[in-house]
Amino acid sequence: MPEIPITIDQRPPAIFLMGPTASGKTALACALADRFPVELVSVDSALVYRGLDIGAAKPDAATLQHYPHALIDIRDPSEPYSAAMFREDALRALHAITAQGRVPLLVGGTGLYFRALERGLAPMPSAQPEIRARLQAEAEREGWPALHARLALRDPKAAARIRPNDAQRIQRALEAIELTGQSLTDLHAGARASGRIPFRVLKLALVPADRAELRERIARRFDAMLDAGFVAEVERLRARCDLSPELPALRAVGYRQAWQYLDGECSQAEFRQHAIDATRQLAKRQMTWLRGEFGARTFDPEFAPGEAVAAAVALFLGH
RNA sequence: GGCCAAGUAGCUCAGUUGGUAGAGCAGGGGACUGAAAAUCCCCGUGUCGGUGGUUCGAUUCCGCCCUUGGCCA
Repeated sequence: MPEIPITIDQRPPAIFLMGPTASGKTALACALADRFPVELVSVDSALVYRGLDIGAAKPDAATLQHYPHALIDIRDPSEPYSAAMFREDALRALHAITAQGRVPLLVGGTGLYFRALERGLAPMPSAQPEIRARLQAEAEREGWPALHARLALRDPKAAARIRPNDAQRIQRALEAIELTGQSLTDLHAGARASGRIPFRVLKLALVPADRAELRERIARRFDAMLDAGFVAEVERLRARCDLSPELPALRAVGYRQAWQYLDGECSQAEFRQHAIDATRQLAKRQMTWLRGEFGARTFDPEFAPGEAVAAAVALFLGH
């Protein structure tokens, strides 16, 4: 009698809940936490920062009390954070949750973080502020296209992929070459050594079919942020004097515009409009990630997807 | 009421010495390996306020009208 080839996936379960800003991820995650043995993990490059609360739409204190989220408020706004750090932090959180017999529910909208977690990252040196500062100064003299040309000599493949004005990527590529003596292309080819995520993953996404509705929500939510004291929050950050608008934390949507407004660069009305525009643009980029590669099962937040999502989760967990 | 200026893309404006027009922003699409809420790439037809005239041809020149600012009454 032939053996029936049953492959049992022994990896522990994990759930991704992705979606653009203002799509209702947090509320849905909390509702799932009421019904399933899940623990929440934030996948959001802005929520890691302490003091970015109102403007980042961070769940409020009461919500976090009832529904603890890992990876929120783990950095000071003056400190750097990165996809690689996220991956390490997230894996640690995932294993801890699994060890307790619970299921991690990763909620957020940062596409790169989801990808880094799921597929791993090539082994690469971390950022080196001195090198970046020097490259930045060179770019100010010669322009980024000149540095791009320099990159083309060392790593033609990377230069072909990276555009001559893409300051951030040119800087990173030159930095990596300088630190390792190897090209970015070779470093990437060295396999995603950190490997794929050792979990079986259910991928869910909240994707609004009608963008007009999302825009409405974004505008309404921003006005609510203003009422809740968003500007005062940014004034508190400015009062610290050790923070500058170039820091990643303060380039976050809303914070950058508020900083400019408080510098007197625009009126209150312009600030509001710029912040709303920037949020919509963010939502658009987030949706590009979701359409592009994640292969998630998508739900339209317009149609109260709570039950459908819960059903998918129940099936996945065998409840 | 008189004089002046302006009416061009959703918005702010450029421009055409007469051959039906292009930037920034907004918007749409895309890329994405230690900053990612970042960074970057692609996408521009609109009765050129209306109407008459001059002209082979008017958004451009001229007349009148409308609208909006400003100044003078």
